[in-house]
Amino acid sequence: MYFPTLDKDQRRILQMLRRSGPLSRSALAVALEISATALTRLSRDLLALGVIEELPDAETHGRGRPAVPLRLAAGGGYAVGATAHKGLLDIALIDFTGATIATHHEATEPIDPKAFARKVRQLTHMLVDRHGLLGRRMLGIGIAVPGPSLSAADDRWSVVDVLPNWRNAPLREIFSAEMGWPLWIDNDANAAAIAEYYLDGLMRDFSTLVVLLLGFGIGAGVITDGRLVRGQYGVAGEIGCLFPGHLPRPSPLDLLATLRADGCDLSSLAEIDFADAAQAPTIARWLDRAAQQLETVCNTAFAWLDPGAIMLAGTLPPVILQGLADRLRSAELVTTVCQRRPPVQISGLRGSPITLGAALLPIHALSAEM
Amino acid sequence: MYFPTLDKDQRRILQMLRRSGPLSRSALAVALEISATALTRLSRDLLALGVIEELPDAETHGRGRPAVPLRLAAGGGYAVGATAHKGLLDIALIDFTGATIATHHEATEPIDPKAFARKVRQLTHMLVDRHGLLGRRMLGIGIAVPGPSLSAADDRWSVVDVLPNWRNAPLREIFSAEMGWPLWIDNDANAAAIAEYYLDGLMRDFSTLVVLLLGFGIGAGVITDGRLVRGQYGVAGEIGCLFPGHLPRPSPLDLLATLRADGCDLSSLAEIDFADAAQAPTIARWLDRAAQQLETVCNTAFAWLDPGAIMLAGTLPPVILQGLADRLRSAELVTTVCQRRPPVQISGLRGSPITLGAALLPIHALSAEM
DNA sequence: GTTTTTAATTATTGTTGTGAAAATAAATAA
DNA sequence: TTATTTATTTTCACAACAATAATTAAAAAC
Repeated sequence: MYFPTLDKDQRRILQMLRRSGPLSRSALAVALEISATALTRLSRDLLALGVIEELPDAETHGRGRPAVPLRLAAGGGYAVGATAHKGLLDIALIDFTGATIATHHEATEPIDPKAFARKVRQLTHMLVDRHGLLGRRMLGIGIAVPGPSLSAADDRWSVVDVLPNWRNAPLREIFSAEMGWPLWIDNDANAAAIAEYYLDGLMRDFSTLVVLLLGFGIGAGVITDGRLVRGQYGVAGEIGCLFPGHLPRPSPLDLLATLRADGCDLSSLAEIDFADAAQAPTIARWLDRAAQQLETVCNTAFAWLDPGAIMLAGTLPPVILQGLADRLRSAELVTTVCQRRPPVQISGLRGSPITLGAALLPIHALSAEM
Repeated sequence: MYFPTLDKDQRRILQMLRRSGPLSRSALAVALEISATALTRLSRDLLALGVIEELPDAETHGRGRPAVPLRLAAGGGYAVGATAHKGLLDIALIDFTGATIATHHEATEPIDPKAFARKVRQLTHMLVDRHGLLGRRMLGIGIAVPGPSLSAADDRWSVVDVLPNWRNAPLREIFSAEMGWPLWIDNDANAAAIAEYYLDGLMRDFSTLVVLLLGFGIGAGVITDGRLVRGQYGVAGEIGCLFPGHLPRPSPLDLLATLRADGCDLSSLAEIDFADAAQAPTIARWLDRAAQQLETVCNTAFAWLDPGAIMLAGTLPPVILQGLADRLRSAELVTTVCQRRPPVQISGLRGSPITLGAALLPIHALSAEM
């Protein structure tokens, strides 16, 4: 099931449909400044590939032949995303439009890359089978790795060391050997940025975007002009290095630890409850401190990158993220530029932005303008 | 004298020659993965346009027909750059290779954009005449503006208010009306970044770059993957907002003020002398403070952008910039990422990077990959 | 001198993509 | 019904382009 490389105009059509929703051929021709002739030809090819489809129930709009809107076709293919956390394996199946077909979480022993790859392959087969995707086009698999890359080429990674034998391993080689599919590997924060961009509606309004990922550590993904910013050596967005090593960082684990230190007997993040009078004061205090720690991050993201949005994402409960965002928005952060201030928002995604973003990596690579 | 839009491969050839210096057709064909046939055609067109030329004195390298290296042709055209500072008008003429043909500085009354444009036009005519460029191809003019743009389109700018009637004026319209040439307008720090990239050899080694411009205020220009980063609303790199408004910023004026406050009777930056025992302690103290203020800027640039180089540029004497760079390099800045630390260097350009960068704007637009 | 080697160019041929204009399709308006 | 309008497709002539192979150029090796 070979997927041909799409040319520039085909990619422009796909990104336009992703951004703007269904559009007729003539509307696309006008918007992209392509002749109607060319658009007929390009869309014929994309229809034949199955990546777009005609919208059946198009209402007419005055006289003249009614336009037939085109849209991305869910049947254009599916992609798989996977993440290795400490003790947890997370996998997602999405279709060509980016919609989630299935997700699966599984507790695992700490495993090495090869065992991880084998597990992901098995789970993929299981999910593909269960959802009747056999014979449909597999676009590829994206793996989100916690930690920065060690080189501009994405073959070796400085993975946080809770994962055994991951650091500095030739991940591309190992994963490729175990799974025959087209493969993309990227940093977890970059994956989250892709997910926010594609799935949280940010692509419609913005071309520049920062995603702060509060996870085991703290990382960021940056998109400017629709492209991921990787930097000279692939470590752009590694903002963990801005936090002094000896102080606690604003992370889910830190919140949990803070609550426990204050005598709240919680076993997991799921039990965090702002409405619980026993927890509320501690949470509020933690939020104040965490927001203060994040102020510099938001300020500098704003100053350096001028993002259309700074998204807070991570495994913290939405209430907590919202509390952070509120504090960051209302703080007198910086001397403003043109009356603007850091546009902090929280992720509206359901599901892990990391894993969904990983699954989007193949789709991004195949259909985004290069 | 019409300059045609160059296609992708022609631009790739030009950028390759800019980066690597003279290369034969066959070397170019190999490096760019273009067939020798195609390269003959492309180079024929570029030769006919006059933007490249054959190197006459090519020494041979073993047997076989000797290769004829191609290089950028100085005669490919000239471009003009201009900057308006407070009380000073700065203009530069460069050729297609980026080499400086002439520069001119002139003290002026504070002038409005229209008077500025008229003056620039007159000076350009004068310099063109003086250097025998009449009839040569004028590629366009770049204007570097101190201050961020007010919109993603580059028509209105939030110019620092020492320039009368500049802020929020439709600069593109005004300049275009006065000068018929193709026109580019950009922020002064962005222009400086372009100059460092093209003229200071950074293009050879890096694709990602940060330039800190210590001028009247403090600004930064960012290049990632060979492209200027402008941000969602055109204010990326406006790092002035990271400095509290009530404290002095590390700028030439501040150094001068500090020296005067310590009893050194200097009238201009040119009189600053590190070797002067009366000044040295004050300068050292200022350097310590300024470096400390810049630490955060360097840290965050490093964390967010992972630049191949962080260049210090501005009107401060090289010794002073070097003192800053040394301090910034030796400071325990951050938790390192992969044993790397902010790669601070000082500009090696002779001449104002702002004005040279402004002049490079037309060349960048015409010959960089888009 | 002749051969060999590498560089560059020129036919030659086939592919690809393009826009203009004409043709067709499907609706509304008269 | 027929005319009109808008959307889409087809036809067709043409330009751009690339790859192969053949050709020419200029040097060193023999």
